[in-house]
Amino acid sequence: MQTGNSVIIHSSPIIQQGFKNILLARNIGITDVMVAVPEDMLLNSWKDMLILVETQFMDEIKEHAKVIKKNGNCIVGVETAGFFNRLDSCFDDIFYVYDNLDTINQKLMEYISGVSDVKSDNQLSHREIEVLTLVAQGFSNKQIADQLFISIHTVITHRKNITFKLGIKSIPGLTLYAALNNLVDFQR
Amino acid sequence: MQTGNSVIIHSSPIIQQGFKNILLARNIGITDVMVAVPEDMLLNSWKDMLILVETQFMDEIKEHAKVIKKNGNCIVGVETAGFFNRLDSCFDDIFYVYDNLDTINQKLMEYISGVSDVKSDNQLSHREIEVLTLVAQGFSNKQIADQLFISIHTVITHRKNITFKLGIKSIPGLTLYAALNNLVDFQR
DNA sequence: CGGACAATCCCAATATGTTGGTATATTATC
DNA sequence: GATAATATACCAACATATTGGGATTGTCCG
Repeated sequence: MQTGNSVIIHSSPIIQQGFKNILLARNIGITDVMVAVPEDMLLNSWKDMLILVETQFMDEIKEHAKVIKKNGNCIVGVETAGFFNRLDSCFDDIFYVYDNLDTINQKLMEYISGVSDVKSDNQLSHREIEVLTLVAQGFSNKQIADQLFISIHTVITHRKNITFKLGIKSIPGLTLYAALNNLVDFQR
Repeated sequence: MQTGNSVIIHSSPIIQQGFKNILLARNIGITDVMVAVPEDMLLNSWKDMLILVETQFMDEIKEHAKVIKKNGNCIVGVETAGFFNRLDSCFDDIFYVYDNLDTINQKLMEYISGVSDVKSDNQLSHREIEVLTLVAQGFSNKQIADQLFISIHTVITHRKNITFKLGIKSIPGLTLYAALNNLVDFQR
């Protein structure tokens, strides 16, 4: 599995995607939000990551928490119901799904002040993500060039780099990658 | 496919953003996901919209539900806890935050089949589904022809019919359609 | 029987994407 | 201050997709 700088382990796709949007929208150095399952946490050697874990999985990760934290990771619980007790848990903090935006921002600020510079590995650049997003929406290279105010040659170059970095050559493959990683941004 | 907008009325920003990502990432004609409060529902004259409402707000909108639905809107409840009873509610459907992706996709397909202008009896033939599946997997027309032991012309003809029947012209659009209908693997 | 449809095949013109180069300016990073 | 990464731009050749026609078989069904 690729290394990014944030992981969400949660059984609800809606909450997965919600955190993804919220984390990526803030300029706190998080460029990638992976979705994972509890088992991934035990097998992978993540470093300096923000790991969001549904509180119900606490028992499964409890005994490994120390090792995981030694690798510079920050483990934050995600609680839906609201009556989870943080004190006897292994979490550095708790996000409640019903937290308002101010609370979420404050907690995220605490996270970035506590973690050393996070570096993304072989990830796509911002511009490449933009191009991939538009490719996955079915726009032609010409249309993408017009939307980004760059020449079609630049779009083609970006696409070359994207296919090289991801190892995905086909448009359907890129589309599914974009859908799965929610790189698709329709907000404009 | 019809164009449509969507509104989410929910007190959790995480769930707001989660639905935003999930709705926009699918090619089901939703191009905008607004965030609103219950009062907006009573004041606005929305039409042909997918309105997602946190179930706790049901009482506030109950008496207006009939008028809202007359305007072509579809009101869907969003439930976090999981023990909301749909039968005596004003909702057309319920999204549970812990629904898995298959369930979400299925419910969304029901929504678009209810309001879209694509006729449900305009079904794809068996051969067309085979071709669509291979297209969504990234095979070229030539490769598809070889796999199905038919000429490339036949593949092209099938593709013309598919795009005509579905009203989806782009390969990414067809890919997401195939993913939504479980013709290709959408899981990690 | 005749109509609708599915599945098959063909052609030509045009549009679009891919590949393999090269190249420069700017900005991070060491 | 050097190096790496990013974003930008261009070209030519080739591959593939799209579009807009036309056509033949067989099957199912009223």
